Amino acid sequence: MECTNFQEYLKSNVGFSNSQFRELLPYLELEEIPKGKIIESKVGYDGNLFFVDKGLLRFYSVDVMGKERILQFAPENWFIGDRSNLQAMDANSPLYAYNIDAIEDSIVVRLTKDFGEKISKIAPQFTAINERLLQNHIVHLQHRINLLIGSSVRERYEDFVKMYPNLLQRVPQWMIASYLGVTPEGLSRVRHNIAKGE
Amino acid sequence: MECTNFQEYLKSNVGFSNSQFRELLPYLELEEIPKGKIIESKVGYDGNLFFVDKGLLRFYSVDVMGKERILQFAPENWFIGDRSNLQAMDANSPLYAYNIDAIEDSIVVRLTKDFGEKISKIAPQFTAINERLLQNHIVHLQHRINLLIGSSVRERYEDFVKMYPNLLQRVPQWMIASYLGVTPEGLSRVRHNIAKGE
DNA sequence: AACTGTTCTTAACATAAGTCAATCATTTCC
DNA sequence: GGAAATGATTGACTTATGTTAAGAACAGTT
Repeated sequence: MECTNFQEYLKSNVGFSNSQFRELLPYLELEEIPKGKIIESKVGYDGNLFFVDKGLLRFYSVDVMGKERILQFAPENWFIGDRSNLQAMDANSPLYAYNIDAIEDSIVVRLTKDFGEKISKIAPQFTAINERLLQNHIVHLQHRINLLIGSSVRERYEDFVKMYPNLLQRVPQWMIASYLGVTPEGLSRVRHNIAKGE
Repeated sequence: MECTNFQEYLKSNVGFSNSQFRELLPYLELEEIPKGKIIESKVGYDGNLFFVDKGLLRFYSVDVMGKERILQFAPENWFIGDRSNLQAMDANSPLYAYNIDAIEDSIVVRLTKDFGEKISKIAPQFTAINERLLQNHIVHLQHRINLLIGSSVRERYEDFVKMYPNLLQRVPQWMIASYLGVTPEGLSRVRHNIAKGE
């Protein structure tokens, strides 16, 4: 099992050389996630962050009624993870269980705390890049909130199509509906209107 | 004009001593923002991040129809800023202009790039703390998205009341409505139902 | 105190989206 | 290949929320 995409990512974004990557290799935990399988979070690792080397994952919550709400899709070269540390998950709010599972057969790199410390030593510029990554994520989430609080389902769907045309092919429609905050029937109707109305 | 809250914040969260803070002082830009005034973003500073030392600010977008959508409130000891760098604001998406203005007379600390570099030298642990801060922000935004895509206005309002009971007193209701993604009339109705239905 | 502009509430009505149920299409699995 | 599960569409009906408009409460100003 290889992680060519991760190596490529580090090369082009962090400026990793092949030898630097070889130095990092022992700290990498690769995991194969077959379609439908939930990634188990390991206790002791804070954060449980993953790099998707191949495939497609989703991050979602399940409420008390069993309804799923999809918070994020992660295709190749994306990071995904439940960032809520245990401290935040106090006894008062066991309202939502967050899960990550595979929409397609996937391969992920598990990024442990050890890994974070190691890579910062090998390539100190990683810290700054990581910060930029987090900032981008925040901008991205804000954009989504902006649409959710002020735009119609149709606008949100059209934004999704523009932003992730490739996911459109790979993600079942009912999951896109969940991501957009609409029922599958609702999204179907919106698509119908777009098709005939234009 | 002083920034006692910021000093206190650095002391308790970053472990700053008074002398360390004195070393940092020359790099701090304090600004007084009277109620209603928009913070001008300065070109050349990337990010325009602020620490709210006193008062209350809001971060919001304005769409083509002139409608405001409130993305964040920031009372004392919170950070607020437009993190979208110019690169992300490309010509294809001049859809939303983001603004920050003051809901109450406020005092903010403008955190420039210079400041970031300086503080990292004075207190290296700041980097890690900053990362945790960003992570928390992400968790927070995810929680909000979770509510927006799957909960009713009533549930969102009750969550807001639980999370920010103090803001309830300080923020006009129509702004809370905007934050929750509902019209002022809609929120008024929901509050009415809560009052009589319980 | 009267004036002006906000903010909040209330009501009647309109509409987008949810729910339920049936049908059809597609994939998966013996 | 057929059966069974899953996914998408469509229609009838319901409901939550938006829209418009009016008035009430309140704040700030002269």
